[in-house]
Amino acid sequence: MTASRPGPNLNRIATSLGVSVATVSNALSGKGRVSGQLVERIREHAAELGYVPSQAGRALRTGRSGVLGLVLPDIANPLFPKIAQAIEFAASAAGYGVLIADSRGDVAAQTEAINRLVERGVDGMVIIPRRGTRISSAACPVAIIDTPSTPGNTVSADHWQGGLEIAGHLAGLGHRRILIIGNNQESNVQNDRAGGIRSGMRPGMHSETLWIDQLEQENGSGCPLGLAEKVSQGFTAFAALSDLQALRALTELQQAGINIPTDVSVTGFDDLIWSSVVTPSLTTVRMDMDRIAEIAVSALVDTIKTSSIREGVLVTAKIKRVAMQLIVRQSSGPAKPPQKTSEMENM
Amino acid sequence: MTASRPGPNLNRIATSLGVSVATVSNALSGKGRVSGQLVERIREHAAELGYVPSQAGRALRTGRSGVLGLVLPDIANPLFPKIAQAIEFAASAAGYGVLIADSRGDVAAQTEAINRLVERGVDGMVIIPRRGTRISSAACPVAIIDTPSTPGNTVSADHWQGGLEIAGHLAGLGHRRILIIGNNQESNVQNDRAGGIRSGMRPGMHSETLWIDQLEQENGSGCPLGLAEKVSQGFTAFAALSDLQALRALTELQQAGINIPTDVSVTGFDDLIWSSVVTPSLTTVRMDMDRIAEIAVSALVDTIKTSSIREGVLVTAKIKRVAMQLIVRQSSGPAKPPQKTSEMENM
DNA sequence: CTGAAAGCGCTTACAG
DNA sequence: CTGAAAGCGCTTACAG
Repeated sequence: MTASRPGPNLNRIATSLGVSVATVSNALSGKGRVSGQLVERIREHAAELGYVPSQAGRALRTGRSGVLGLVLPDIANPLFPKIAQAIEFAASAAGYGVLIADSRGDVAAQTEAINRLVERGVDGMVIIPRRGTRISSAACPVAIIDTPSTPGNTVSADHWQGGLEIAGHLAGLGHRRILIIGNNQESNVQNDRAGGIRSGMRPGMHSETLWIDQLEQENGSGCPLGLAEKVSQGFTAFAALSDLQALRALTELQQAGINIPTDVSVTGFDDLIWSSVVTPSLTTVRMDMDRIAEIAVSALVDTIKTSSIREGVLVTAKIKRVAMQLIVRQSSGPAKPPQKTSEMENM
Repeated sequence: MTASRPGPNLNRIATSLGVSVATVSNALSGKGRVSGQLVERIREHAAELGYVPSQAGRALRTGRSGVLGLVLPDIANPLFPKIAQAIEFAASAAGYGVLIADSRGDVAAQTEAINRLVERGVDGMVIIPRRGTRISSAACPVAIIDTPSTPGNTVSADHWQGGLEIAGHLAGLGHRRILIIGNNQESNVQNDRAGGIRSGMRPGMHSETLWIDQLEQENGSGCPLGLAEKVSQGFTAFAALSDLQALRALTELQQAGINIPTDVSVTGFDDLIWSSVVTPSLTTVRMDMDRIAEIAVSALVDTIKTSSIREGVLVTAKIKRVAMQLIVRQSSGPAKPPQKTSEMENM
């Protein structure tokens, strides 16, 4: 015997109404030409019976599962909730479910995660690649969200422009010496953000970049960043490339007795939950994940619906970069403009 | 015509090898009695062709999709990554995929999210209920992760015991006046944590509870918590019921010039990413989400495999509470033991 | 406007 | 040990 589902199926509705399954199917989907009256009767009866169409049956017949995969470099990444929520929302609006797959750990796990999704029959997937990874293709359409400078990127926040926003903000407050704080030198996203900051600086401004990954390799993980010393060197603004690093900087500075924002400013990236909760709250730059997700998903869905045969293509979207929005929460300039330091530097 | 998938199917393998599909199926699944030789040949050929079984075909035939649903109260919750990762890992190990559904916003959305998963044909689901919600049943087996005091809870961290750990830790350091900081008075989880702290206090200790939701209702969201005043009232320990609130407390205290951990201690709950990143890092209590997920998923899978007909039952597990583990990162007692205050209090 | 029929890919009870 | 056949629930091209 074959296993049967609990609920009613098309056949039950059909026989109970004395019509054919084809007609019921057509009536419910609104595709075939069925008389308005019958449509009405069928829909009513289906609702009454609590009919839930079988995805399996539909998938087998149409060759499409109605499910998208979401591959993340590391689910534990604090940015993940926003991304997942946005993708789920966009997919759901387009009538798709979202299957998650974490590429926990290494690059091999990413490939494995992708394969797992293919085995589950996803119609396409959204991949946020691991750092340094380059997705060539899978067995289905793929949308990539990373950064505009990543080859093959489908859509993403314009991280470079986000950096420009930060630089502009700090410049406007009168800061001249900026310490950029990143935690991964390999990250395309972080490099774009840093590049944006650097190129957005006005004449006379100076920046230095502190890569935490490098520092920790030398001094052990969790080591102090030595920011108090940087303050004494005349840095008045600390521009972290992610809110998490901003938080690290903020608390280290506070602990050293340096007042924020009176003495120095701290900015972040991403507008994560805690940015607004800490004292003082963080100036940061927000990506419009809903927009990004919407673009990625609709590009994906377009490809899925268009291509008759499921192929492994990298999907492209018309809009590839979505502007980041500056959220100003700290707005003090440097307390004692580091004039002397600057002058010395110019000598 | 019916749509066909890109890859090879059982039929192709069968004809290409001159055997029947039944034999191929049996060989690949290892179920029927097929000669070792043939099994070998068939598996080899299948691998060569890059055969990927059709979930749709299998699901239609067996009545099981091999997919579990995960319903979250709010994906944007910072705890979500850990949960999702753990569930995905456990499900994946058990051979299941995970479909996510966010019950964004209100309670109605939760019901809708559940229905959406049912429509997608999940075999069962893990629900982390919204505060104050009570899941009665869905159209499939359901495992609930909340807190042991929630009726119907399948498995969860032992939040009460976590509170005991915190109280014991603070008592050991010599703290006598503890301010418990929560952000949601309705939350079962937070109430259990607070209850644990209170009941774990030694004689002579005193606690007060600050509910941020209540405070913000009066003074507007994002208002200061007035912790400096609490310090002057003799409180030396601030036990937040979540790491986010701990972070809020930590930075507010630092901003007020109060040194942590020299002057006062701050503890959290959950060991979220930032607990170890801030200065000073937070003492907190960690749930073993991997263990919890493993228990929830295996209870769910057991029910799915046992019940021949898919019913809407709340799944139960043998182990309902998983111990929380104290992570000590701050270990100073109160600088000036609030002796006088205590004495006054006893008068 | 409605229905009969084929077939998507799989598994399983049964016959040989 | 192997194969023929049925059937899970659906959709679609075709016939009426």
